Amino acid sequence: MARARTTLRDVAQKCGVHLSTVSRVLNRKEGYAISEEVADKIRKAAAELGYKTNPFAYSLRVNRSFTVGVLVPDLSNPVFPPIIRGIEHRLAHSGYTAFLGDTDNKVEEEHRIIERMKGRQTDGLILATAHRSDDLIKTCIAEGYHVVLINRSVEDTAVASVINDDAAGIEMAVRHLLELGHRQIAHVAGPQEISTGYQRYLAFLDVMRKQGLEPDEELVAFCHAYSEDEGKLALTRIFESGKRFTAVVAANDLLALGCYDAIEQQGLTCPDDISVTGYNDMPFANKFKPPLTTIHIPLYQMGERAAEAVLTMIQGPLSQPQKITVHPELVLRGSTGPRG
Amino acid sequence: MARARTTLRDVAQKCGVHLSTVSRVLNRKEGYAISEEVADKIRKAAAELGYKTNPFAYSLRVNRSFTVGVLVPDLSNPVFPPIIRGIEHRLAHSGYTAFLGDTDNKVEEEHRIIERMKGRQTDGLILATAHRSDDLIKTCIAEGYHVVLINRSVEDTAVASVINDDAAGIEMAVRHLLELGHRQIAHVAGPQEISTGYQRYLAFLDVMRKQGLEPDEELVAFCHAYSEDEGKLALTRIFESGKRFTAVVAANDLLALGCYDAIEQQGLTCPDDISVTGYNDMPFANKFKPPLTTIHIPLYQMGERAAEAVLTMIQGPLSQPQKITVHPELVLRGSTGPRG
DNA sequence: TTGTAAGCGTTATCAT
DNA sequence: ATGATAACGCTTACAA
Repeated sequence: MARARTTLRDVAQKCGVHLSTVSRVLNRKEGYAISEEVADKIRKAAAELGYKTNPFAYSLRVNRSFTVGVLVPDLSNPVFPPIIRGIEHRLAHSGYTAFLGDTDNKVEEEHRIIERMKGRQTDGLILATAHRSDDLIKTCIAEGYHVVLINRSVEDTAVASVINDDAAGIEMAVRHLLELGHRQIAHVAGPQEISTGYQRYLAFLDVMRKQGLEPDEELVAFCHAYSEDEGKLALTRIFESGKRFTAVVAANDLLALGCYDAIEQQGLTCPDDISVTGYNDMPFANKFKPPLTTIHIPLYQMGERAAEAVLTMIQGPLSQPQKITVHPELVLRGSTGPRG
Repeated sequence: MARARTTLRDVAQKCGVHLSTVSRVLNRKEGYAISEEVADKIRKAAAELGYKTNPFAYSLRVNRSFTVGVLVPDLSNPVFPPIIRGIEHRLAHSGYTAFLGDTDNKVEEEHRIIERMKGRQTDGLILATAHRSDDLIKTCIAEGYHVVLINRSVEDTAVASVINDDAAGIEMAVRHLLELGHRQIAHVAGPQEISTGYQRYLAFLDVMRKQGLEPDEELVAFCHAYSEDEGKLALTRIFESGKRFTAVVAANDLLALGCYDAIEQQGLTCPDDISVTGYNDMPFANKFKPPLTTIHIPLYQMGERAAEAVLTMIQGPLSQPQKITVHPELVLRGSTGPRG
């Protein structure tokens, strides 16, 4: 650090013009009149001296940071890297950069990091950490921050979001299992205070009922987090209920992975004894044994669209918050098979 | 955005003092004399008004951004999230924030992102993207940037780094295999223009020779990237050479995963027919089938130490660049077994 | 113990 | 078509 950057003054001096002229040339604002002659000279000098606009001075002046804060609950969950890359790719395209924050699934950390982002004056916020009822987000919006939710959404707050159609996804999973002949289907549900956990649970009940299969309470277990451990624990509880079942719909891939463990621990095998479906089609989902049948959602593109959304909010005057819903797809792999 | 922040002037006004007094109080510089009375008043007012120092003005003034750039070659590789979290945790502790950049394993992107970081005036750079011979890094250092390498190192350039002892790690892996009775051991080597790939390859040859086992050229295959596909391709080449072997030392976990595929494709099984070792003990390494025997390295702590290193470089006058080496450990799991 | 003022590098509003 | 100048919000000598 501490290299002396060339400033507008430096290039102005070299060209024998005033620095404001240089600023005008380099910014190429509409409707400005500048002689091509001097403009060329200035551009050449700027290039020679390696002029780069000082981001602090610029931001101070225009009151924008050209950054956005991105919060994820757990960077180690493989769903997030593709999302983050999509976000960054789109942001970079517009000269924006992301500040990344990992909340470690802790509300307390969420607050801390949001405070940090606000302190950094990020122009917008992309949050993958939403809870169904989320005062933190409500506050941010009330304060006028531009926020876009990704993957998860909140209830009773008007906020931009890009999510997938959870109901459609779960319906595909359940129908697939039904077609394979399964009738006793268990559900390892996600945290109910998170929209995905709740919506997928609702959808599960709904599809089952539409098929005339009243879902059995004992065949549903709720997890407190989207982690393998929780998935294993949950399915183990179902096993211990003694209730028979031949397939499990897990609310996400990590949970499904935990189900693998529970099944193995019972001395059973997947899919011969129990079929399992996941959700998200996270990287490596195809690498486990067995490769996971799951619901694919376009993570990277969701990231791009979230970035797109936050950028338009930053630029334009905020109208109605955009709600973008992408469509999930069933991807058939090795963890589901005909009822044994 | 665009919320009118309270400035030093606002709180000065409220207290009937000059804004410079407020600045002094809030910064608590050593050896400043300020009456406790007015100091209290100021602190209370600042809290009430929710004063936060404007980062642009501050950075402009002190010529520091309190950010560091972090570059990874591929965020989707599970080794990086823990490293990144370690970095961020340590940085946040000192009021610093990271700008993350994913180079997608492309040199071209590396340049672009480094330029962006420089443009953002990051106070330092933590790079997980180093090549053994890396002009980009050489240039950064020549320009006076504070750079710390993580995981990989460069040759013939004095640069701070936190890496693991590759030779020791590979030695553990090979010895473990030898103890299991293996003699024909293959090596799926990493990219040789990357320090880890090269060092691990060298170490492999070295340990084998120390055991009096001249390594067979046909039992070594080189990969062009650390990816599953490359691992699969490489081991397939070895299979096709027709040379017999009963174990593979892969240069990292992703490569090892590819080896699983190749083994399966041959109609063989791991570890019954072929034992496999990985390197890094990335998240999920224990979740594959079979769980991967690999070399554990303390990713999170390495991240913390890299952050620590860059912070001391930023603060103090740069003396000799720190070289930190952490120690790897063998973790025994299901992918290795006695020679069949 | 506190106030004054210069300056960090920009952009934008005046003039000229 | 270009130059001068005031801000943006802050830190920090230097005065008082």
